[in-house]
Amino acid sequence: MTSTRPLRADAARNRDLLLAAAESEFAERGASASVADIARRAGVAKGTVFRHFASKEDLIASIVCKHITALTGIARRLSDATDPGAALLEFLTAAADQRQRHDLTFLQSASESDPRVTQVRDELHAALGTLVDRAHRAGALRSDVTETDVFLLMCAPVHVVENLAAPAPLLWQRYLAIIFDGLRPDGAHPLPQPAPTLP
Amino acid sequence: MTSTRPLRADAARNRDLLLAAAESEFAERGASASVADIARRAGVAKGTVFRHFASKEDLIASIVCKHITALTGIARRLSDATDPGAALLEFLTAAADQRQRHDLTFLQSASESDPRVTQVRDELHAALGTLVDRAHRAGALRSDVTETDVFLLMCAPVHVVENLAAPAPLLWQRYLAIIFDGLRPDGAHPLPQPAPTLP
Amino acid sequence: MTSTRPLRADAARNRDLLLAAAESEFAERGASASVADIARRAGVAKGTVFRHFASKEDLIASIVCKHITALTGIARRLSDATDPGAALLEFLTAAADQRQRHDLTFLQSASESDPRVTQVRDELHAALGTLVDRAHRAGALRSDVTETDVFLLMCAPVHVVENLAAPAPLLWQRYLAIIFDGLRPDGAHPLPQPAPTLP
Amino acid sequence: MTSTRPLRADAARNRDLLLAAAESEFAERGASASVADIARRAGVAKGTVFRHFASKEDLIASIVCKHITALTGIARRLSDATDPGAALLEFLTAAADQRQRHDLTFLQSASESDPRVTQVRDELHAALGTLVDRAHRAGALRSDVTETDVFLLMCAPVHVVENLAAPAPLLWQRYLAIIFDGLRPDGAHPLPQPAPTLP
DNA sequence: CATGAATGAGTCTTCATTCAT
DNA sequence: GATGAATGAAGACTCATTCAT
Repeated sequence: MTSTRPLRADAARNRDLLLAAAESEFAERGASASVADIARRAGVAKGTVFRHFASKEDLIASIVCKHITALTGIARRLSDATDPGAALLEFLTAAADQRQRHDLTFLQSASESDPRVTQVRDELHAALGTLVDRAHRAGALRSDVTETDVFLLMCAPVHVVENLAAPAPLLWQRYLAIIFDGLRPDGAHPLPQPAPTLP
Repeated sequence: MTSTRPLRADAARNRDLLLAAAESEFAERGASASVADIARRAGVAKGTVFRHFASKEDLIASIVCKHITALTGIARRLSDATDPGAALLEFLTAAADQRQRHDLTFLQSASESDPRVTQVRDELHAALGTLVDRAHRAGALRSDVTETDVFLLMCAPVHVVENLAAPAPLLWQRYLAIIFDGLRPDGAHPLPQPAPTLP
Repeated sequence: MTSTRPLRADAARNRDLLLAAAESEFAERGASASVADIARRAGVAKGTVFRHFASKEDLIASIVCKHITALTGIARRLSDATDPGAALLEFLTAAADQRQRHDLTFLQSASESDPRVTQVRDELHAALGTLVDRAHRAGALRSDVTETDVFLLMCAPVHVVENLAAPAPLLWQRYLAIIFDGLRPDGAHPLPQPAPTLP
Repeated sequence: MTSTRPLRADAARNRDLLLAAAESEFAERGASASVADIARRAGVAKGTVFRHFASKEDLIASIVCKHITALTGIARRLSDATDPGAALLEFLTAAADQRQRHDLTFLQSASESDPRVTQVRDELHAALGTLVDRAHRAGALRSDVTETDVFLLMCAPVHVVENLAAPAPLLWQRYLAIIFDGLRPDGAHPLPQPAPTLP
């Protein structure tokens, strides 16, 4: 299903319905949402899920790809903003906002090994690298912090909030602000461990 | 199983074996680790799991309780340290360290409704409240963050690191340092959302 | 499964195989017959049982419904017979005969709470009521006996016989004759307790 | 456990506690009442059950024996009553009453193969035979019914009533009266099947 | 292409029974 | 004798996946 063969119109529509249904179902029920429920929500038969996605894992990977790709688009659009510091904050805000609307963290690990995911992830790393570089040069980011650091911290604000039963919808902004303060150059204390490098 | 009935020596040993095995298994496979695998790892029969824990949920709750209680102990021990700021950092370090060794976040939601968990969690809130108060009075903490903020941020450093396939064992210290910098009074920017209150 | 969705030919066949297998299995082993055994006897996989019946209870209720409905049909067919007394005896004979071939009494209690069962049971009460009324008017039934009495006594002849290890196939007719003699007007002694009323 | 070795006082007491507890538990929960519940109700440990009874089946057989033996006692006591017809009715009343208080029918089949049960059952047959003979000679019983007929019909009145959700406590007397009317000589119609003989 | 019936491995849980304490 | 911890074979039920229609 990785191939780029053109789909018949109705098939393409079913694929989109399924992706949307799966997203909602995963967001509500976690990774253990059942294929049957997803199919029902999409209004198609169970068999159709497997015509479009080789396995449940594949479906998950597709969703994750879609979201990562969206983030990459945002990062690229911000790569020539006039205020690089504000641009980075805006990216992190957009990332958290997207994650807030569809809780999909847990899905990442599930699809870690999928080559499509690694590919789009690398693209996101590249795009985010540009933002981070520019922020560094503008002095908006503490110098001992790398693109990977920012990448890893990206999902933290929403994660923090998820430990609450009924968090205010925008509460994550509070924790993004705190973490972003920790990323600023002023008042930065030396970091105890070296930055990680990607494999 | 909260009752204070004294356990026979061999039974107590099995209970501990089970808790340890369950911890490892949950850490490796997530909350969907099977009771059968846990039993095998502990070297006992499946039925023995249910002799010690009324259900899988009960087992999870027991583990979570154990860990929360340990944290409460740490917080209490630090409540009269001479340097309140250092004490708070030490607590967060200990918390992250514990969580790093047994990834159990996901279990929290699973046992949210268990009264034993809510009880020990409240106790942790109280103990952490003392640490935060003292840090505030010592000027070691920005004035606009609350105990609940610190509580929620507690697990973030390890969570951040979990998105990496093979993180360096102490890498979380790096993100704890960044987040803690964000909690310091110097260079703090105003927070966009009010602090959450617990139910 | 009461819905009127048309079943695919093979599915309908499996459903019937399952009902038949379940009937036999329950008759032989009682209500504790296992779903696995039923599936094996029907020549299908365990999962198929649950595709057709939401639960074991649902399966039981379906069987009970089927049998009660068959009885209702018999009662209705007899409701305009020329000899009301003979018609009632014929109904009781048919009822005992059916029950003899599939011992399902014990299942009744198991499915008491199912609304489908209560519904068809009410219909049977109504149909039997007609038979009893006509028998009363024809003087073929002692006057102090009600429809509910007849309903309750319906299964007694077969039950009586079940205490025997290897009863003659038609032995129940002997006890139906005795009980029916007890229901006749001649030689009737007054009854010590009032007739029960249905809820 | 069939042996007649004298038990230590406390052991004998435990045995009685267990029998009583088992009776209640079976009456409430049916044959699937668990050994654990029975032990708890008796206030002893699970292991003790198996010290007194070789198996759950053996426990059931013991209860059934106890009840059958009690009935035999009643039958013997009535064997020289002045009115043989009244004596037979009284026996059937006592039998139904006992069965009403402890629903144990289902247990019979469970213990059919136990030699102790067959033995006491034979004794009951003998004692009941005397009552039936005398009733025949007194002209209180239709001539075409045998001791085995009466034996088999013995439990019917209570069984009939069990199909009701909440029967009046003495409702079974109504059906015993009807059945007994069927056993009287007056108005008896010929029986369609020969009387069964015991193996 | 889409359907949904069938599969069967796998899940949690229960329980009669055994045996070391 | 009594205890209760341990066992392991079932049991009901779920679900990703396959395939005939």
